[in-house]
Amino acid sequence: MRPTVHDIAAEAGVSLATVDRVLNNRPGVRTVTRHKVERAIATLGYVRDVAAANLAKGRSYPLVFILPAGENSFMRGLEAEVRAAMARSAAERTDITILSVPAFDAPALAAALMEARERRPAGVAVVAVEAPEVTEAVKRLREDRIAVVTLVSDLPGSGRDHFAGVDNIAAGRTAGSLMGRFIGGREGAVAVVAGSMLVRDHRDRLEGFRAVMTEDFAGRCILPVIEGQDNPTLVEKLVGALLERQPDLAGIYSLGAGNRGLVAALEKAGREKTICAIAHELTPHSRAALVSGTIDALLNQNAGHEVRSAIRVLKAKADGLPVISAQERIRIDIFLKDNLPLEQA
Amino acid sequence: MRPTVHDIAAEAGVSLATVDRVLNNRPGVRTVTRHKVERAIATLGYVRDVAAANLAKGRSYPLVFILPAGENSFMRGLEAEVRAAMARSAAERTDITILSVPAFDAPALAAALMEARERRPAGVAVVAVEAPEVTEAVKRLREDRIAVVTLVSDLPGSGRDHFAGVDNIAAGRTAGSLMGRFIGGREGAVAVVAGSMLVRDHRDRLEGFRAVMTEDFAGRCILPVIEGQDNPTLVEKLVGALLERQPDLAGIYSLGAGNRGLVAALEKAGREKTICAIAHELTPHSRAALVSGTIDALLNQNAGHEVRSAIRVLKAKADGLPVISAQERIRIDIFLKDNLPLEQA
DNA sequence: GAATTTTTGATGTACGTAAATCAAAAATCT
DNA sequence: AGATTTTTGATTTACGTACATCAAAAATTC
Repeated sequence: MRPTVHDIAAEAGVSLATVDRVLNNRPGVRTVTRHKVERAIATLGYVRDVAAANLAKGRSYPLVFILPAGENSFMRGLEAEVRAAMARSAAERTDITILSVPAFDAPALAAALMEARERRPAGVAVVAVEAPEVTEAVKRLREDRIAVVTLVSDLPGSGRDHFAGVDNIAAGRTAGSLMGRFIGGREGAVAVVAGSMLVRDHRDRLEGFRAVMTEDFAGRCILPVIEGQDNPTLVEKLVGALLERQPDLAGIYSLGAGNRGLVAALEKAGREKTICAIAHELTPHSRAALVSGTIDALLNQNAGHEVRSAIRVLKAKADGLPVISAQERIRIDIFLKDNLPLEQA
Repeated sequence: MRPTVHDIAAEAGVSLATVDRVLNNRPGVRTVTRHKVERAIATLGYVRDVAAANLAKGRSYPLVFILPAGENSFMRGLEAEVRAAMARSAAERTDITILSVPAFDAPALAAALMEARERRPAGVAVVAVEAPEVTEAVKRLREDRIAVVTLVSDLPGSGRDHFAGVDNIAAGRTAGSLMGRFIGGREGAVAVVAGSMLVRDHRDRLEGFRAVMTEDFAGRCILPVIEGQDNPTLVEKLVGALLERQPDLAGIYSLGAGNRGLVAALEKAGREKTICAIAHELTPHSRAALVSGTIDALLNQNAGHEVRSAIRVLKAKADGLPVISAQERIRIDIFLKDNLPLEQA
């Protein structure tokens, strides 16, 4: 049976009050007494009942999510997942605030991080932009012992507690493997459409994609990257022009967002069945394009899993508890039209 | 702020004792009073604090997992996940028992279900075998209000509460899509290796695979199914013989277990690079074969996710709480060597 | 209206933990 | 050894809920 503070007191030969002082680092305990209690805790394998403690404390976990604004369907889906978590807040004792910043805007993001800091939350989850001022802001939060989780796009070197996102180099490699094999012996170059080289996830995906195409499909020509700023209108224009320049194009890898534009350009040119298109993130638009065959494979990161993971990690950090690693890894989902998950209402 | 039983009492103009009687369906409340309390509950949006209730009740959730014995790596992995959940039982208030039965043995499974019933658990999770006596046993448990979750292989028509597993028809379709595209224009037939047609998951996968090959790759010949009973030694023998009979074989879809045998036969014949092999379940052996290139793609269901899902659902059923559908869907993972998750220690 | 039955309320205890209070005991200082 | 300081223990209250007890109030029956 699970040991309680009463068992610790009996084992150590002290009172409940002393056990409480040791457990909660309150003053007024001699070192020799403290060691006695700590030994009893270790001997009995005592683990605090967090639910009981939270009940006693009336505790909740104030959390801040900092998300990019704009039309990016994936990010809107991510926001919907955060709002769903807000709806569950009474049961989960969370108190979630969303702060929005313009996409790819590092100064605004740094300012939002400082605003979040002023609220003194238990933790902050942020879709990062890799810039010195953002890294500095994250370090400030860490100095204040506010847990920080990067979401979707990481910020190496910032001291953040955890990254809730996929390994984007591996994602790019996966796209490369699928592209190479799906195209098979067919002739033609492959194009790459990115959002912005300012975010780490896009840079990593490109790196992985190029690595595999070079290693395993060395005869295949990779065209220079097109940057569409995750903007469907711009992407449609740029891809449209690409399709005119490249009558023999074999494939397109879209590693960012704005896939509405990609799909529209392919279909407008009547080449949706001849060009192999591999894109990222399952959204209503990309799902429809996968079902219709315009997109051949989608590489996805599960926004719901990422949000739940971020919350779990932030709560665990606030409680000083360990994180279950296996549960917090975000997988790279490969979707064909055959293994699509059920559509969410 | 979250309403409590005190708020219900005030809103309904009754005492705490009456609120408790209504909430817990205890006798001694007039109908008119009951309705007053129920209206107050609805008005205030009261949701029971399960953690507080469990603390008060000293409640735990006794659960029984019924798993097939044998060398099936996936099932051993599933068992490891259940044991990991047992290690977490103090924190999660579960009390988990594992019962083992011989693989594909319906009478033994039905007996194990009746044994589980005698323990009067909160719930039972079972890897099903589709047989009348198993269906009857599940119905008995349901009559006793014991929640039942089928794991990995479903049992339609049994009245079980939930299936924690993938859509196996879709899994077979996915395998068909990958097989067709990976083989591309190359000549040659495709073989299918199954474990047993006695389990629903295998039958469904075959159905899905055949459907896609017929729809999208109609020129491709599918050979008759080889049943290897999930036994690596038998699989190696049967596949070895197949490779001799079929010098131009283009691909093999292994929809069951025993993949050690498949890999060994392919490598022994020196045809691991020319035959496209698609298999199920990520295990140490299949992982190594995917990395080396003998297996071209793995379709996986996450055993950890399934076990955690089963526990969540069984606990929710025991508490009369709703199940979060999105969280309980088990995805069909597609793994190439590029998007393999980190290996678990 | 009196007797009987049912319903209701007030209260207490419990779960494990947090946190505070103050008297008593122990340790330290002079 | 006496004075002072520090440590410890006993106790109370709180969180939200479960569950039991029994007296009082209300409703029903004769």
